[in-house]
Amino acid sequence: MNGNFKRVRGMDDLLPDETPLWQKIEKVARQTFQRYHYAEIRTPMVEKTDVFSRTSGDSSDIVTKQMYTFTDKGDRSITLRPEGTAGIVRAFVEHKLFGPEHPKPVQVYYMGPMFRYERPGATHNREFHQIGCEAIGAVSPQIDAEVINLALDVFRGVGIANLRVELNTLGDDDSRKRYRDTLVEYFSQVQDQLSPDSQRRLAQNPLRILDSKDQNDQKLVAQAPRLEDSLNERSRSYFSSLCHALDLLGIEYVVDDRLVRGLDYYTDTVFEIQAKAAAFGDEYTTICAGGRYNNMVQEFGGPDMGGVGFAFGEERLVTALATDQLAPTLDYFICTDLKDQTEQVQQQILDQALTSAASLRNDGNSVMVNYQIRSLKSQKKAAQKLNSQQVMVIDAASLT
RNA sequence: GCGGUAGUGGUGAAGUGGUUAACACAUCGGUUUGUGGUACCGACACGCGUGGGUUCGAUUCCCACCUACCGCCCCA
Repeated sequence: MNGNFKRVRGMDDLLPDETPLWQKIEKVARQTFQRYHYAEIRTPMVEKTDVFSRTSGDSSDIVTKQMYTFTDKGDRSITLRPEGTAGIVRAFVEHKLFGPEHPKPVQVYYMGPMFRYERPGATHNREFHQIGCEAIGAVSPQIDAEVINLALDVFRGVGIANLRVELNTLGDDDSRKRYRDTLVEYFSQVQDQLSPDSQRRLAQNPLRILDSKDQNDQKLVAQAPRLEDSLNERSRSYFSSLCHALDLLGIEYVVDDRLVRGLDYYTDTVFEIQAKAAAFGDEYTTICAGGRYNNMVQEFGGPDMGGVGFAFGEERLVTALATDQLAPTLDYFICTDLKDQTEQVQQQILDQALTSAASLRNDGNSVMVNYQIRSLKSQKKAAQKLNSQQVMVIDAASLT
């Protein structure tokens, strides 16, 4: 292949031997969502750029450098969706699903491609696939707990073991603002000791200094004021109710007060679900992230309603599960013995195979026929490779 | 976006500044064999990521670009 037609960078082809696993994951997800009474929603893969830049935060990495943005022929700024929530909340408001005739919360799920312009790698692609859900229109710690449980049910359903829930609260607007201020105050004092990256974060998104990987930063972080101390009474009690609800469900979790997400829209609850798998080097790796967003509906012009949701990356789940392949079954392989036959007889044999296969398929069998001119030996070899249950041979003597 | 490593057939890979680019697997053909199993024989890169440059001559040296992987950034 001369390279000019190669797929664009960061976009993957899913070949036929991988799709069965994807389909399995999607099937389990749909069934699980149904048990929690979530209905599928399908929103466009593109939105006006503002939909994402407003909600994700102007200084977030997604907005500053990862968006696939272009101008269409009508001179509008359009962006390929980098995540699912913003578009769904936009649709929620646009179609007035906040109206009283819709029972709250409105519960929806989605699956499909997302796009972020990043350096591609084993765990990062520019086009990737997420499955997620949102419960919009009600605020309650029990709902948050249920959503976490829902995610866990999906992962358990597809057979992922070694799951870990990491949990934190960002508090409400009031608490978050207070914490941000104290954090800026603290880090400003030691600014010259911070890594260059964190100095940049201090101006843009001080919360993210907390999960810096820089050794020295970590020492400073250890001394930093705790988020917990900035929480007001309401935020504190919301979080403890959530923890209690998770306890009731028997869900184990670890509270990580350094867990802050990259998107600005989260309020109160944020969580990650991690899985440990051989494919991840036997380390816990985040496969799912989510949280509560109580301001976004209003930001789109809707009423004061909160939402909560999560999304997980299908690619990562596939990676975690990629141990055994699910080969589709084949009931019949029909060989055609064409050797030393005249052209005319060959055609008769192939026709016979064609109709025999049609008949077997009508009875519900999965059937494959050899229409190529090649030796019986290699045909039988192929039949074995396809793991065919039955092998038939049609030759000149089979003709009726 | 930054730093590093790499790029030879369907696959895994050896290799050299200069006649036919090893070997293996897979594939195809054939012989063997009462199995779709075994053994053996044969075929299979006009090309060594792309484009330039150096050279009498480059897959092998140099440059750029592309792509993959690792680390950073960030994240699903």
